[in-house]
Amino acid sequence: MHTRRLVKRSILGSRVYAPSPTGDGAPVTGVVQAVKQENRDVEVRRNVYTVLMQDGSLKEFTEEEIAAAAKGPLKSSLKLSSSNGAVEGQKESSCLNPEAAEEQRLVDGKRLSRDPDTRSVSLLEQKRKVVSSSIDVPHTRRSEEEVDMDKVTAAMVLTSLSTSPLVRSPPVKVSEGLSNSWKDNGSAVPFTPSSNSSSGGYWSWSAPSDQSNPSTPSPPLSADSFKPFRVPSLGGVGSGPTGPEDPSLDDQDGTSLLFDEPIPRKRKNSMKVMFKCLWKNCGKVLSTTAGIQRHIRTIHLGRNCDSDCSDGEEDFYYTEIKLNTDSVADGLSSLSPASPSVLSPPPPPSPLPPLSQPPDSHRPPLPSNAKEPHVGGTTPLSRSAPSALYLIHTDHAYQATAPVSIPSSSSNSADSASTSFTPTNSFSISWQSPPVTFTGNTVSPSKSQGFGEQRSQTISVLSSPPRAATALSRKVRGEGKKCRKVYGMENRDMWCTACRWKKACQRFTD
DNA sequence: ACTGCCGGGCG
DNA sequence: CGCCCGGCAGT
Repeated sequence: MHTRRLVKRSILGSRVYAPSPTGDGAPVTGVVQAVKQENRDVEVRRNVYTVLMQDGSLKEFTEEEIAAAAKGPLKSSLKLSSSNGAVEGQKESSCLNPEAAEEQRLVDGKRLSRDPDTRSVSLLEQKRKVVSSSIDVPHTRRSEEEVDMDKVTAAMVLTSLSTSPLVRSPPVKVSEGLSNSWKDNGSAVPFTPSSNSSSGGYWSWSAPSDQSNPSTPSPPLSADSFKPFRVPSLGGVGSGPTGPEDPSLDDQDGTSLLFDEPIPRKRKNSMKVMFKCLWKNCGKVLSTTAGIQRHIRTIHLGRNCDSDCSDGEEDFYYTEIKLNTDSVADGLSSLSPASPSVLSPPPPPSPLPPLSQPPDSHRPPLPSNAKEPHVGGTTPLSRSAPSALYLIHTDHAYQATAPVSIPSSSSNSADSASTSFTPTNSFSISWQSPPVTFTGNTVSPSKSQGFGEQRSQTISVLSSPPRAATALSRKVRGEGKKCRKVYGMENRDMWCTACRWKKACQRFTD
């Protein structure tokens, strides 16, 4: 069952051990960048791997070297490579890729030692990690650590709350990173800087480097923030609407974000990434970074040179937004300058950039040019909310700007509760936040403060509205008889093909 | 629990 | 593109 997906991935990008450059015996890790085959010898055909070392240097190693390095000191503290479960030629992969190696070993272990007591504890433990993270396996094993959903929620909340770059940049969603293979672009940061100081199972993100688009922010945070939505139904039914004390909110350890819980695959609702100018009173939305940068550079910064003389300042003035294509795909470009300004933080009269700045920001003072389109002196903020669902997502983690979701002005039938939402309502997670909830101003990751309303705001802000989006897009369930019902499971071959494929029935359409 | 079917993987 | 399935969501 699992083999299908694990096999056949390239070794490229895998993390391997390599002999220490200094030769002192302590292996170092690196990421395979290229593989060459030295074929000259007919018998011995060996691969040469170009490995990007931790210090940034590129080195070439033969299989033997890598294999040798893989043994020894680090043997017990296997690091799992998250990206590629490369099992190409079993032999080399077993020494090149720790994960594959481990799997291999497990298989071997299973095969060899059927007698129960030969298997070491560590092996079991390792197996647990591998199993839970990369293989579809019934979850029976996790019983003792079966975290209840409250904890999950709490952890999610914590994840969401800490928008500090430290936490954000390498998302700790290990399991998902494994099963899905979207590439985390932690490009040069192979190790999570802070999250894990304990020894043993230590997840590392191997940078896929070339393939990944460096400018795309890693999706998991926003995507995973969907998760809390499934939770409230648990406690929500029985208890009253108010739950001032919420046990789940006593934060556990902030580091317990690594459950083995495989994150359920999220349905990607049709989100399109656009880039929005944050310059006050300008809501220009373009579909490419280059475009938005050029726009900002020329229009707002008043620079005329082409893109290569950019000092990157434009980055501060636009943000990435993910928008629901099926509802707003078009008409975006024609957004009036007024409505998008709702999305931006209320810009102070000063020409400061809309996004909050980290205190240590080294940005030069803005050129106080007069080029800025001086749109009407009065505030346009009081306009009605835009009729679209946005999920704002900044491009820069250090800006610590929480994503903002702005609900459409209660136009959807899906949620009638929108108007009755009160932010003081402790923990009723609802993405139906007050029309403008921008918590982007210096969201500090300080744990000490008692969150109150701010938390609920942040939560609601961080959560994106998959429900409403899907509620709109998802076809209402067909009511009439369907092939399955009519013919039954035993006559599956009589079903219409669509039914057989688990698609919308074509025979008994409604 | 059952069921329709979307999204996506695989060949 | 046909086939299949995981998993979400409505009942």
